[in-house]
Amino acid sequence: MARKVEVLYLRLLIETASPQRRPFLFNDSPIKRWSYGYLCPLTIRYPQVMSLKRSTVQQLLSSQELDREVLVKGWVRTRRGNKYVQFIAVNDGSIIHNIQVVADAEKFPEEDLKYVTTGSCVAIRGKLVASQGKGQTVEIQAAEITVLGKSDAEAYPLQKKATSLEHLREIAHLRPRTNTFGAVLRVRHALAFAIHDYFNKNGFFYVHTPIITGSDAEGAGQMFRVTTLSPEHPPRTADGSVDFSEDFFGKQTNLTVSGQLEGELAAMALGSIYTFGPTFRAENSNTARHLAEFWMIEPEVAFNELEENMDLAEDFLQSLVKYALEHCADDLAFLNEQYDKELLGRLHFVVDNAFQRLTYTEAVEILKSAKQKFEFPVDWGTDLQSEHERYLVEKHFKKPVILTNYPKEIKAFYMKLDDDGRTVRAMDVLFPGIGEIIGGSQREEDYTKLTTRMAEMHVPTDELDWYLDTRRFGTAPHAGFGLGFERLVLFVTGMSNIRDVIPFPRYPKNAAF
RNA sequence: GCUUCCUUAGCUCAGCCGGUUAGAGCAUCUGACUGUUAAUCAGAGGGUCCCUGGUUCGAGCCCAGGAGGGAGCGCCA
Repeated sequence: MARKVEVLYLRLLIETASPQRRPFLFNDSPIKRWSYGYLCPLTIRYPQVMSLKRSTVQQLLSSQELDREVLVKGWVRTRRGNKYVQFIAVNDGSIIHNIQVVADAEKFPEEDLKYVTTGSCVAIRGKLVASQGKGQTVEIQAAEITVLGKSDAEAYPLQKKATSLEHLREIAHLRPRTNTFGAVLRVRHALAFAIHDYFNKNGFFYVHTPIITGSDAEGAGQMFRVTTLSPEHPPRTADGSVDFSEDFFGKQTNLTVSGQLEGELAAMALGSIYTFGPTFRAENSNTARHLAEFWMIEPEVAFNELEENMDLAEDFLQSLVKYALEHCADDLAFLNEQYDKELLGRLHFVVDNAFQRLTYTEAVEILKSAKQKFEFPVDWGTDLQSEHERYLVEKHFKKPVILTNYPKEIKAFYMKLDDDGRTVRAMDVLFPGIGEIIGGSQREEDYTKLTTRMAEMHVPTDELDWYLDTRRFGTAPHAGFGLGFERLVLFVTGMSNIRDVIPFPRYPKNAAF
């Protein structure tokens, strides 16, 4: 009852106040503490605002239609001016640029404008006009300014000036409001969309492989356990070990480290498939290139052999970079200017030049005869170190490299054995600054050879009998690869830490937000 | 997990060889300015020098332990 009376009183106040005064009465009222259910009917009191459809900043900045009434809503980046004229830069995330709102300060007294501060959220109705000042072509002459959400300028953590990426990581809930993260997140979206677009246009089917897996034989690293058992008092078997038959799935389960094995099953029926989903690795990796939770794209194609797998990887990567260059020009220009002056040049180079293909054995020869001294020696049979990969990509070839035919000992059990019996049909795509962006292979389709490799590498065959069935019934050559999505975003944005290209990074000792 | 560097105002960072009351720019507040572009100009307020202990007449600075963060390496995508 008391609330109802208060609402009626406020309506009366608002309706009898001058038009400029209304929004501020509204914002100062105790009603702001109440639910949106109460806020909505009150905002209907502004018929001009409601009858006007909101335009995005992106739409307004590219508009040719001037001298018309528009409504824009967004967050204030800066406000400046004097007692006669005020300039408010508003950003709504639709584009990296702000729209400049010009307010006649005599119409909007300082007392009313004081809540229009950096970080506050505003709705502005006004006329879209050609700008009188330099720096922008259009601007809005404000007729009405409504503060939708105040922001205490003293407490707001984002400043007009540069804030370090490390500090932004600690306030990851607010960093999308910065130019940098706005740009990164828009590029990230564009790349995700481009991936689906590429596969769809090329006859691939999107397959959803499970996030929770019952097999711990995927062979791609430490896994996170999924359980509903009590951590303090789990049920025990007679010999004292934890009784997982009592667990939710009746067995031990984990978060997936790869969708590949299930992807292969689908490829052996649908022909060309891809997965694009979250992947989890419980490795204690503390680097700028690793996350505990990341997104991976894994295409798998029946009848493809190693050569065709490489063709697909190269065309795929070039198409994605090209898409970003075409669709994210403003964001990439900003990142190029702000962080990495060679970014755009590098992206164009990747699109325009064929990747260098060579075997592991050839790479070892090049590294052995290299004049540069390495911290770790190069030896046939050992895996290449980061410094070796970087030498090949950045110094020797100066272009993306695809390394193939690695020694079988350093690669996974499912990779197809070469005729010499020493190497497998693996391929790693190495990118400048990133290292391994893609890892893949032609798969071993021969049942006997596959089970022999599994025995040698102590991979339990009974747990993977479903996987082996593809080799038992109508087996076929097939190949695929995994692309780390964040590593792609890292490359395209020119950021240097993978924690800065995912909204809420997960890494050892950190699961905030 | 290993190596190494860092932690000083809300933010970015100075702070000499261990020596008086710890500084600057931005932000905030007050004032000035009729078209600004990270506006500008003048003034004011703002500090657990990451924490704990030690050395010293005296510690932001030296030593030990801890916490948080960065970079490099390993594992990988």
